[in-house]
Amino acid sequence: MAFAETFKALSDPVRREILELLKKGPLSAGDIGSHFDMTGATISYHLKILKQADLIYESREKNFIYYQLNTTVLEEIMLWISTLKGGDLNDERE
Amino acid sequence: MAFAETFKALSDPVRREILELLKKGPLSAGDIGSHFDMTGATISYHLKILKQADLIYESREKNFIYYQLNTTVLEEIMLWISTLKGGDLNDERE
DNA sequence: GGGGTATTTAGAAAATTTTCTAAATACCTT
DNA sequence: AAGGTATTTAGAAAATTTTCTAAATACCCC
Repeated sequence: MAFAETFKALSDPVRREILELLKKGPLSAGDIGSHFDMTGATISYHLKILKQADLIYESREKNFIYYQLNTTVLEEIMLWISTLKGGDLNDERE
Repeated sequence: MAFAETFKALSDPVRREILELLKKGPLSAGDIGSHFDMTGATISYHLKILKQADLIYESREKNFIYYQLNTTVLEEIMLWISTLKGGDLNDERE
C-alpha cells in the first residue's frame, strides 16, 4: 500500500502546484523551480516525494531531466474516496 | 480554500481509518478511541482536524458526542483529481 | 447540588517534514 | 579531458505535526 505515500505526497501545497504545472506538459526540474521561491534542492526534494508516490515520472534528455504526470495512481485515490462517499459504487446518482 | 486543509486531513493514516470506521455509521469519540492504541486526547486531536476539514460533523446526544462522515467535501477533492487526470471532464473513457 | 462518565484543552516532549547551504554527480559541449 | 550547466545528495536548522500527561469542561443521573 504505497497508497499512504500518495496521500502524503498530495498533502503539500507546493507538490500539488507542481502537479498542476505538469498538467500542461513535461517540465524540467529547473523550469519547475523557477515557479517557486525556493532553492533547487528543495524542489528536488519535493520531486523525489512525488516520484516515490508514483505521481510523476522522469525522462532524461540532453542535460535535463523532464518530469511528467503519472495519473494512474490517481485512480486508486479516486476509488478510495468513492467508496467512502457512496457505500461502494462510484459515480452514483442519488 | 479549505481545500488544502482537507488534503492535510486525509494525509494521516489514523484519520483515514477513522473515516472508514464512520462509513458504517456514527460513533462516539470513545468508540473511535477504542479502535486505536492511543489516548483519548490524541483521538480528540484527530477528530478536531477532521472537523476543521469538514470531513466529519458531530451531534451531541446524552453524555456523548457522536461523529459522522460528511461526504460533501470529498466531491471537491474528486473534482480536483479529475481535472488533473483528464484535462477537465471527469469520468472520462479513453 | 454532587459524583460520575465523556470529551476537550493546554502545554510540553517526541517525531516528522520542509527548507537551506554546501558539496557531490551527471551529463553535455567544445 | 576541461569547463559548464542541471540536478541531486548530505547534513543541519527551522517549522510543523503527532502524541502524551494533567487539568479543565460539559453534561448526565441520583
